[in-house]
Amino acid sequence: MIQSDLDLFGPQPQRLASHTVLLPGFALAETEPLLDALRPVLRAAPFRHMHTPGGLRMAVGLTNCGTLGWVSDEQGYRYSPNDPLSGKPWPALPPVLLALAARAAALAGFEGFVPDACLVNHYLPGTRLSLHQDRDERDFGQPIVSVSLGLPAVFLFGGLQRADKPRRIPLSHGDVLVWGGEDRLRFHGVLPIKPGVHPRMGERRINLTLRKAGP
DNA sequence: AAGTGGCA
DNA sequence: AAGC
Repeated sequence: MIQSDLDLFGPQPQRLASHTVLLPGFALAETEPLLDALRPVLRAAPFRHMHTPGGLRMAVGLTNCGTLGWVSDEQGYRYSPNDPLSGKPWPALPPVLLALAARAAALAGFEGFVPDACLVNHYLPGTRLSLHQDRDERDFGQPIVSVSLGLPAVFLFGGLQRADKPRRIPLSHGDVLVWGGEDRLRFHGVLPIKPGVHPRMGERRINLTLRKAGP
């Protein structure tokens, strides 16, 4: 045989840590419905650059959909039901995205995941996201589901202390990463995006991060 | 050249 | 400090 017979079944889930699973290409068959669903979201709530509580501009453009959206300003990090740009509620979480997240979470061992927030991050070549924890959600028992679209990225997946040496996880268009349980508060980030052009997405990466933020 | 540490 |  030329390669492993396993290749006939497509890329297999990879367990990166006890409660962390990479599902290579899991969203590939649904990228078009996802992008169709994203278009009206971005019309209603365009990407914008938020600022850290210290007043520094974040390199990623971001927006949200769902009943809650992650925001950052001089007041700090928090979830808000309204888009500070429009004053209106964030656009609804598209059902196709909710369903995808629930299936991915279940595959990773998190049954009954019903996200109420999706942070949408926009990366141009050179954009990075420094090491941080997702800790603004109410229930750390709920996992995080991350969907990668467009240009590839190197995801940094660290430990519970900032100084823990992060692993480098290559992420491609259509990959889905799920982490929760004892991995829920691991520091993570994204290295600067390498210049390039994705055949479908152009010179950008979009990351959809689904969470259960509220009660 | 990363990886850390330290910082409002 | 999800930045420098």
